[in-house]
Amino acid sequence: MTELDKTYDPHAVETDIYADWESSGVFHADPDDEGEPFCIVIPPPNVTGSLHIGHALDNAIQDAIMRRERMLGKNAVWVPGTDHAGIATQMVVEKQLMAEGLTRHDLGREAFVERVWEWREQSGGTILKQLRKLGCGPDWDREAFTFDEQRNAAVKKVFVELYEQGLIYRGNRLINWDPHLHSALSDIEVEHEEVEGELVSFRYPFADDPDGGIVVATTRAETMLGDTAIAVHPEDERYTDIVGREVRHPFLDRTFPVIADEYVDPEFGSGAVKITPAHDPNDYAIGERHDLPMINIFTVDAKVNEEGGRFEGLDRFEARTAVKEALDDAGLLIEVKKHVHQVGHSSRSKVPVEPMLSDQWFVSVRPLADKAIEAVRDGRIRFVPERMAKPFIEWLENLHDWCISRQLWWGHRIPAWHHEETGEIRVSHDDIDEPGWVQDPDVLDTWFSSQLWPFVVLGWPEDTPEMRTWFPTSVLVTGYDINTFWVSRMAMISLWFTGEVPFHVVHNHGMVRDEHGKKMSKSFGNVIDPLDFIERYGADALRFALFQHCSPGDDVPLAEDWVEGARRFANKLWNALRFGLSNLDGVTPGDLPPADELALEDRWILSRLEAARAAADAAYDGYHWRNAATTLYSFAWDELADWYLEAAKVRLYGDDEVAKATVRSVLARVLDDLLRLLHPLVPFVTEKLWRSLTDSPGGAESLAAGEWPTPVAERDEAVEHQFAVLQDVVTELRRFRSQNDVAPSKRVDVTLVSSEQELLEPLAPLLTALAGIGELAFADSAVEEEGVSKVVFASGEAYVPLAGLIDVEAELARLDKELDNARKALAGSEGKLANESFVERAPEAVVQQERERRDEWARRISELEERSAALRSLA
RNA sequence: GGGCCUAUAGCUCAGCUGGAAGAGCGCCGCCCUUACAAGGCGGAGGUCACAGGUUCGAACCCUGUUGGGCCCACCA
Repeated sequence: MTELDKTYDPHAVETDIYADWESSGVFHADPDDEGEPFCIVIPPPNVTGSLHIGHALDNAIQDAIMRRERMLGKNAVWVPGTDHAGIATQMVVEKQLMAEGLTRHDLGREAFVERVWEWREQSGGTILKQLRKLGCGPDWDREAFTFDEQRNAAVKKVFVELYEQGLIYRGNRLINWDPHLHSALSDIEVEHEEVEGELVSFRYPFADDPDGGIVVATTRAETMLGDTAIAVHPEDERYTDIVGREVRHPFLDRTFPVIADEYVDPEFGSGAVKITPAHDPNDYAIGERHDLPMINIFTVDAKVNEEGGRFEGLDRFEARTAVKEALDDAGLLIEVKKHVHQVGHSSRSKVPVEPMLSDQWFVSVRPLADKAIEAVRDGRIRFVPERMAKPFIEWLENLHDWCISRQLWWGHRIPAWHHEETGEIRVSHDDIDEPGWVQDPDVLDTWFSSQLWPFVVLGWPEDTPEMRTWFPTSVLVTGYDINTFWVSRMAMISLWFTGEVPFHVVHNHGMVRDEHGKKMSKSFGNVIDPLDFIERYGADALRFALFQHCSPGDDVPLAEDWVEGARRFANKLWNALRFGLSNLDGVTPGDLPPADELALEDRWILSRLEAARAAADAAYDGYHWRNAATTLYSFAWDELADWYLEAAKVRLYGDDEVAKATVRSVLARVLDDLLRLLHPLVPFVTEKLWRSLTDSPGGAESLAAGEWPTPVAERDEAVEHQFAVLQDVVTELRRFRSQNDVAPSKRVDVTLVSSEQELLEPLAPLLTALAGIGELAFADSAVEEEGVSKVVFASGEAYVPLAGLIDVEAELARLDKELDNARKALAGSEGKLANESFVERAPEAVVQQERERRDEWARRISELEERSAALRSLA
């Protein structure tokens, strides 16, 4: 038997335990292993990133699921890997260059990409090492990268085939332009933020009547440089005569028509809208309907280009001011007023996005999205919690075509070649090395490659044993925030290419926030660094604190105090096992003794164990981490440690060898099962303790490779009720002691009168030990004597003689003093209430409070007097 | 503008299909009792947001109001 220190020290065990797991191969699985297949693929973190608290939660959950599934005997694999994270990684390296006073253009494309690879070599894999600190055990032999050779080939294949199927096309369409990154973005990379802007009204003069004209309003005055029409509602009577007339652009040499379109809201502003088809999604739609010219007025920096006449060269915000001034000078400006509206910002660079016409690559999403919708509707993909399915489906229903090309350098190069002269396009899996053909410079949206993740990590497009065994995967664990970015795309592309859902279950968790539900942010100073917490409290403590507050779909608040509390729990377990080990006398977990040898407390703890086991199983099955954690916490602490271990001491410290053997087997069994049940949540401490517990010939080597507990006994309601009676008596007697300041070391003589006498009598040794009883007697009726206190409990009463228990003189003195104070307070309160001016002038609430205070003191005084009288009768 | 979630102790939250208000932390008191003082025992503290309704009975179901939070969206 291993000697355990008095306190659990995570540092002393975590590293060694993890090394054992890894070298034992418990994390590794092969397709032809025994057991029902079970598979999770990790949401690949950014290869150059480091572990933040959100990763910790996401991966702790996956690890817990994996550990339990392995213990259940499944052939379970967890595939790890990392993402090249296109924009994010490129931005990091560009920032490094900036510090050297360089831009990526100074290096050139090839050298820049080389530089990113260097950075990847240097920092890559850090995050996976950090996952080990957390106790996570994916199958390290299967590590994948979204940008490795095998994954590249799959990406090309998917692109080429979608192109051949007509589902990828190149088009000149309105896209979201990031003027900082100089790249297109997809719709979901745009975040809408409310900003206080302005609504500028001005007049467009008629071409044939410069003094007349039509008033329009805009939040972006500079876009008037790209206006090619004015639109009004067709049924707006104010404008029926004007539709069809031409207006003249005040600063540019062109005229354009007033058109009628249903889109216009006659109630808003003047009821007339300026139309800028190249820089606004609505206007673009109108432009298409009316075949309007689409004039792009910006450069890639969002500066006014040559279409802007004298405003050329100004950036969009300078141009906004300049245009307003010019309108004012021309006498066309009507008014400028404040206006709160939503403005799209790049989720990457945070600058306002510029809608622009641009040649880009798009995925036609409709046919793919329909398959994904169907799969969620018919339950082939199930969300936990279910409520996540509805917004998911609605999002897919309204999905627009996906712009997948990015004007970046770090990522999968688009496998398309343009002919320099003819402009012809060829898409090909193999490089085209012919004169006149150059490869498209763009790379793919990072989600284009990560959408393939669940099957490319299993070897797709090859027909591998891994694909046949583990695909579709079992469950995807991820925050709800990337359901649209990633989960939706995996569902679509997997159904399209493999004909299967990528995973049967999507388990969404929430975001980790601070203890008040606030988002963690550096500027707010409430960021929790998981590695720092692991260092200070241990990995189990961090994991357990997260699990204690985690339920499907809900955000997870986390506070340092709670991690400290979880650490104490680990320590409590540690000490419970220490107690067990020092009393088991070599007994290891095995079969239970015959039922007739079991004491009430044995049957009680076994029944409670079964309750906890069933509840934990249900919680685990439903990914209800909080329930699993609190159920097991409460079983371990409130029932096992506080009651059973205390009760067990009676027999363990006695000299009945049969009874000792019985309690030892029960204790070993309960501790063993508890450690198993807790192992998915707190793997290190349970592994360490379990090895000590089973440290005997024939004992298994690792809890991680152990079996999941099955029922050892049935729930027994009668036994639980009987034990509850005992607990009730003990608790009442303890309360009596506490209220009378009877020292724990002092034995009290007790006479019980109870309807449950038959039950309680055989429990006398237990009662005596747990409640600190000296002489225990039973009586049929109330014991009415002087100086005897009555204690009431559910099934009866107890009578406790006070003589000898309490230092009567000292207690009386104390009571007198307290009485004195109370009487003074009561007098003060009564005096106040007798004061008419107080009662009349003070607010009613204050007077009421004073009355309550008076009544409270009166109650207290009568209590003290009663008690004082009882004591005096003793003296 | 649409949708979702939420309102229970000082804080963070449990309360499953309606059947006598719970936990952890914090607070107060007593104890170093031989697993654990990082502990034990006891205690205080809630008109379950508000207003109606259904019911023998409502924290829970229905309606409305108000307060928080989140997501989606092309109203100039």
